Amino acid sequence: MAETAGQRHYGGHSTEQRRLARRERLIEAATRVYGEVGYRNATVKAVCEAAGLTERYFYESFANSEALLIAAFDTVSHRLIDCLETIRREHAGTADERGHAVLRAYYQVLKDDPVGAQLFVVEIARVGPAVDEVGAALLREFGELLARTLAPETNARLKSTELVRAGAVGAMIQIAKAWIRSGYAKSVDAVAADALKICRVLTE
Amino acid sequence: MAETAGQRHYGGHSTEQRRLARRERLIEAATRVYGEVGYRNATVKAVCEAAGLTERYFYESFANSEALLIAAFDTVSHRLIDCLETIRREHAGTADERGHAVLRAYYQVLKDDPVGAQLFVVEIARVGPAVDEVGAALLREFGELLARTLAPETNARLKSTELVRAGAVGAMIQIAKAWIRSGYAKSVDAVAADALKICRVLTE
DNA sequence: TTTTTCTGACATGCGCTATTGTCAGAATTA
DNA sequence: TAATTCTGACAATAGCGCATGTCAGAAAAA
Repeated sequence: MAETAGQRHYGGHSTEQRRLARRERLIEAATRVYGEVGYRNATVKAVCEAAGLTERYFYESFANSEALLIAAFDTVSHRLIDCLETIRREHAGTADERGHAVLRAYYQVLKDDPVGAQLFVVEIARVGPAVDEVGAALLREFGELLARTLAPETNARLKSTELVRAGAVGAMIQIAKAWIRSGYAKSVDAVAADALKICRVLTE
Repeated sequence: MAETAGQRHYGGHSTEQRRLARRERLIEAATRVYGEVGYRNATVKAVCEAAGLTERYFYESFANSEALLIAAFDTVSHRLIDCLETIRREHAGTADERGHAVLRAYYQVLKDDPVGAQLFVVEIARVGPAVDEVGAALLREFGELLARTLAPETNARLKSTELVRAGAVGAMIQIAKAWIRSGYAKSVDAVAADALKICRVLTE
């Protein structure tokens, strides 16, 4: 509606720049709040307070609570996937060693950022259709990454291993959940080794 | 409060018998409704209507919605576990064959009862602390069953494979989810074979 | 300084469902 | 038939958070 306006600069930033900055703050706060108290228990109000903003700015950038959850999840998960992808690409050893390195990095990130881990391992699940879709897409990406890592020269009949790949990813997540619940009892290396045992099924 | 009363028989059944019968009807209806439209979208009212009862009888037997979900889940899941346990116990072949038989039965049940499958594979997850507890307990039971099936003479250091077992169960569930989402595309045998590939990690 | 735009605090309405309560009438017993 | 208990339909209340609206004052521009 009221466009053509808003070319005034505040603090040296344009309207759009300010809006994007607020958006970022909301995403950052949401990651924290959702990870800490759980998406279900987090109110829009609480996220806004954590961001030091009021609801007005929430609806300025997001249609609803789920949209913010998706944005936060996207941010966190793409950062993770990119990191793992880099490790995979640049690793020089055998497929098995490469697998261990990638899994090690995965669980290391979960341990280093428990709040983010809670968000994208636990909180993302079963929120609603739109969110589930995003979560499912990440699982697929993760599965493909694992397959590329452990079986780079995969032949044509990938189709036959689709369920196996889904299963392997499910195992990674479940292991993460159990590990998190245990308070990160075992070492990252040990967890990665356990996970790798299961992932080796992808090389068959 | 008002006890000592209620000894009158209606339809040849005592007060308690009638109450239990209504309870059963509610559980049966809940399984159906929760599996069909999802626990989140199901109202107490809808379950009661499906059972042919009114809300009054809901609160007669259950404290709240979650209590009914737990009861329904318990009913369905114990039936399943008992079935699998029987197959495991009575199977005469090798560990690998036995594993295939058990997994086959598992996925066959999911296929034969899609509504129940939706309930205890999908709907049970992330409802609330109490429900999560029940779900986690089932996963543990399932994991132990799988371990017993594939590695009956397990030695002392089970501890070291705890995460692996959790992973295997996670894989079974994820495979089930993907298979359900695909509209049960592959045959039960093929799915069981895929699942078994992962479960063989339990024999190491 | 005056005008315009942006900002933060607050309040209100709205929709939704769980849960409790009421009451007339049906089923059963005496 | 009369008295008692059970049953089903419906009403009323309560609680909760999202989403939107209002308004005075701050910050920038002219």
